[in-house]
Amino acid sequence: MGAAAMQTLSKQQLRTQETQARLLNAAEEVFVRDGYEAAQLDEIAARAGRSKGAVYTHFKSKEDLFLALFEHRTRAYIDGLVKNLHECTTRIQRHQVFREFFIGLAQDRTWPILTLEFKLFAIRHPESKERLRKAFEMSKPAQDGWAHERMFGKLTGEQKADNDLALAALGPIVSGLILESYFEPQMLNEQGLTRIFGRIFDALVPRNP
Amino acid sequence: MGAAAMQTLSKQQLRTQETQARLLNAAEEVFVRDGYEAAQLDEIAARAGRSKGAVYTHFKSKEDLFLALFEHRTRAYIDGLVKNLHECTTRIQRHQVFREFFIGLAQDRTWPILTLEFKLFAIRHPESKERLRKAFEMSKPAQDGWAHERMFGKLTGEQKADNDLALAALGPIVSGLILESYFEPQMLNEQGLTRIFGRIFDALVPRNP
Amino acid sequence: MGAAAMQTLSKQQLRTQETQARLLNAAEEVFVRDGYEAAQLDEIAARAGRSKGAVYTHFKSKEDLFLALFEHRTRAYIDGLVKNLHECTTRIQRHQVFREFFIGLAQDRTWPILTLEFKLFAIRHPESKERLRKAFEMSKPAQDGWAHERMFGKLTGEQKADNDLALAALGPIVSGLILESYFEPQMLNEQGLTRIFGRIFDALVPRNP
Amino acid sequence: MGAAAMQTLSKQQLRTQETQARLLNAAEEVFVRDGYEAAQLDEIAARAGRSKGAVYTHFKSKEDLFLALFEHRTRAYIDGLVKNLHECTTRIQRHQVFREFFIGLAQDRTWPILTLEFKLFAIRHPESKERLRKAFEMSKPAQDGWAHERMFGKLTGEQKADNDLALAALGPIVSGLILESYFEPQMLNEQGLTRIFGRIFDALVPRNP
DNA sequence: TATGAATGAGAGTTCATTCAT
DNA sequence: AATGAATGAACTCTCATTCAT
Repeated sequence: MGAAAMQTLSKQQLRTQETQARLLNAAEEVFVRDGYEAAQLDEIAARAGRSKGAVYTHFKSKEDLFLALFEHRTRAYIDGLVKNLHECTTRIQRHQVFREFFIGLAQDRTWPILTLEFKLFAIRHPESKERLRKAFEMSKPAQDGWAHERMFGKLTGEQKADNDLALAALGPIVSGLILESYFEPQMLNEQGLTRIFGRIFDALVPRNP
Repeated sequence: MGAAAMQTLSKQQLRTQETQARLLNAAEEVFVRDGYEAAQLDEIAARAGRSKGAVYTHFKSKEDLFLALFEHRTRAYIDGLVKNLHECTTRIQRHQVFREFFIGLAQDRTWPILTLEFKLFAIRHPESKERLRKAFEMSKPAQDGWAHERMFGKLTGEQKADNDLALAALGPIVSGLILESYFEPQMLNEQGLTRIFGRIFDALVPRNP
Repeated sequence: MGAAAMQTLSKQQLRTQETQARLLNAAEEVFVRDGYEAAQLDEIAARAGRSKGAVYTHFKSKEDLFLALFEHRTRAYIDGLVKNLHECTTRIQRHQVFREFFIGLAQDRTWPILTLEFKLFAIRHPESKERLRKAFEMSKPAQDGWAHERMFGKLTGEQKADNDLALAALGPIVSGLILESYFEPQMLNEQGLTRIFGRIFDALVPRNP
Repeated sequence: MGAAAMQTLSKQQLRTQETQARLLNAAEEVFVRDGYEAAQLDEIAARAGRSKGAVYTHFKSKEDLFLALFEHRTRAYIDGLVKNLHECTTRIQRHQVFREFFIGLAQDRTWPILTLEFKLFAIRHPESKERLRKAFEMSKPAQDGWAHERMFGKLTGEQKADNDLALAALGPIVSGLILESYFEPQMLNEQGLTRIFGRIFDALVPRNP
């Protein structure tokens, strides 16, 4: 295949990728704002500068777009965290990076709501639950043996269970609180969230267990 | 008004009340299971043993039914808690009652999901936000000066702010975690929830601040 | 039957009659304002100071109420006209009375619209057409041989046909023009209507044919 | 733009136009037969050989379809009349053309009933009145200064007022009478209508005022 | 790849009518 | 005679999805 062909191909691919990216971004906005059921493909397409039909060129259905969006965002999220963790050299550093990542979620108005939507969707659409669970799998530090041990050291069975429980709880707690901060912005502003997040993290994830 | 008249009046009123109660119960089931948007009036009516039209005899619209349901349930919830609190004689007791109430939420599969739905609804339907907020108002122990002081004692400004923040956070945390327990029942079972709730409560609501 | 019983009976009858009259008046208002289809029994009942169910005590159905209203109003209309005609002693007088009656319709905002509605209803509900036609029958001076001859004298076949045609046309013309006066009040005000009615009457109903 | 492109463009446009035309024709039939309220979108779509949803591709709502229908038909009507008038060379001719147009309405079973429906709709839906009035505007010969003067010559103020009044009355009179001819076909048949229309026209619109 | 007209199942809502009181 | 809760059929309108272009 000549360079010209590659170029041509690349151009198409680039267009394809751009359209996909635009659709995903638009979908994120609309799904977060309106929820899965109330979100309209029409508006997502319009925000992406495409027509309704284009959605179906890239995704099989509304549900597929929703799930693809979640997979995409989860991957991006985890990649960032893992990269940061792997750059650390000591357990303390890793712990600190993780803590900061967690507390930093106080500034994210999108991802926590999206995970809420995804979980609500999952419990209401058992057929799709597997696909969603797979995407969630990778978002669990607890599952990554390497990172886990290097962050928390070797733990006894009971300690590990406690620790896993705590790790499983962190995300849902963030989601619940971010939603509340939308609902009562004056009570739970970003600063309040940050403080609460810190207190909860420190209570659930001890520095050296 | 004679007894006969009362009887007559009551028969109709009883029927009305029974229908309302049936509709609210059915609505609760369906709204929790399917979410506001996906919930179908048809099914709610059928579950209540009534026809779709009966819903409109008692509620102005789907939205009205939803909001009425929330008001109803909130009132019931708060009445229970407040009653228990007022039966206490010491601050320790009150603290304990409150703690148990909170931890007991680990066994409620309905109310925390319902509050999630209500808050999502509220941020997506600003027109209805006021009505919902009013219902939520009463659900905040922090607002009840009498209960507040008798539970936590006199607090300095900063202590009070911290305490209010923590109280505002408790509900949302429960909602997030209950949802997660639906999503990952084997990781977050009732026992796990109970433990987590305990740890969080103790971290956020110190016994004698 | 004693006087007391009569009294009692009368009281009930009076109540019945009053309710009927109230319902008919309310029906007239609402049917004229909204049209048959858009008119709501609910509102008619409310305007009559009764409940929806009361309508069904007095009339078999919405349609029945509508038809009864028409019969009632037609009778009243014709009675008035016929009474005036019978009080006349000369043909000129009768002609004059009839002319004034016709032109006077320019001030009636209700009856002409009602007849429009009834005719639209009739052509769209062939089952009811007969009942409506019967009510209309009596509203035609042309049918009242006595009045006819005493108003127009003896006419030849062709003259009579022409005359009947003209008489059949008068009502519909009024209805069309009154409707127009609702639609364009500044163009066709009461004064304009009066003048037009006069010109049309004089063109169609010659004084001594 | 090449012929091919035009062709391509046209194919879609043609389909669109055909669908619109079919829907308007079907709508006309059904609205005339059943009236605005009783007309069912379902049947209109079926008669047009399209699905219910297609109506909403072309019109915003039932009301929009109704109003669009009126605008469409009014334009067609006026275009025909104006074209004929502009082909005339003398005032007598124009007067004659206008008279024949008017009398010819005796054979139209649709347009006069439609205008009735539209006016009833207009007085009952003030929000839409403006849109309907605009469509009616153009249907008034009186408004077309050029045609007016060339048909009736220069008139004094009073003459003009009288003339305008008469012109405003013609349409409503036709509507009223056509409806009556539906209601009493044996009394007001086409021939009778033609004669009445002639007598009324000659009485209201003198040849040389 | 992208468009958008068309589909059609299905939703919430209305309202004439019924009936126990 | 009158009420009004309940029914249920029918309606308009929405929107994910398809498909010819």
